[in-house]
Amino acid sequence: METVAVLDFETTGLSPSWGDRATEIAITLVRDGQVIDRFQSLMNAGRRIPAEVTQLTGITNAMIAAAPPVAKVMRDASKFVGSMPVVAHNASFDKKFWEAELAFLSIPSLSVFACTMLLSRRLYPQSPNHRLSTLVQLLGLPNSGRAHRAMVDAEMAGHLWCRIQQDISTTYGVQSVNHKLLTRVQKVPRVKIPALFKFG
DNA sequence: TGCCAGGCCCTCTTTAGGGCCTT
Repeated sequence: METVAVLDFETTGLSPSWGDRATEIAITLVRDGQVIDRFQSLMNAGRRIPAEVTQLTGITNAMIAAAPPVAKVMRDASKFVGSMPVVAHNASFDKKFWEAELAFLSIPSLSVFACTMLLSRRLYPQSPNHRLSTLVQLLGLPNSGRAHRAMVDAEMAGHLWCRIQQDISTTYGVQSVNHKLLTRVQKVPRVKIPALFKFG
């Protein structure tokens, strides 16, 4: 069974192209439905956090001022992830910050990202929306702690990832639902998913 | 200080527009 790295960033805003930077990162390594290791750190990238973002995340400028420098945290995070496949909720968001922060350090990112939001839109169309917290509640997944902190969100995304694997396996009778397969599932229209399993 | 993205997906679509989702 493969190990995946479930990643979540808290940031100063929505886009590195506006100058936004990461403020916190959490990574869980998930294997066989279990968390086997964790990495979490606040980080100081020298960018002020807007008040509305602090209201959302609870991460303050004082917390960031006391945090280790972004370069050290991201180097450690990059080593922690290594060449493992990565999972995130709305992965396009975390992927662009992952790549932007590593680019500051001249570290190339070769990580392949799977997205629990794209998968959930296909698997759980009955959900009123596809926010991480809504899906966790809808599916009765474990939920401990305050949403919009990196480790809580990474753990919720990890539970969702495992549930998606289970549901695909049960629905389509597939033994090994791995990261590579799910990156294919997330790209095809919902109605074409059965054909993907029927014809490989 | 406040401003700002972008890919996906649906539909009253495809020569487009707008909501969702992430902080």
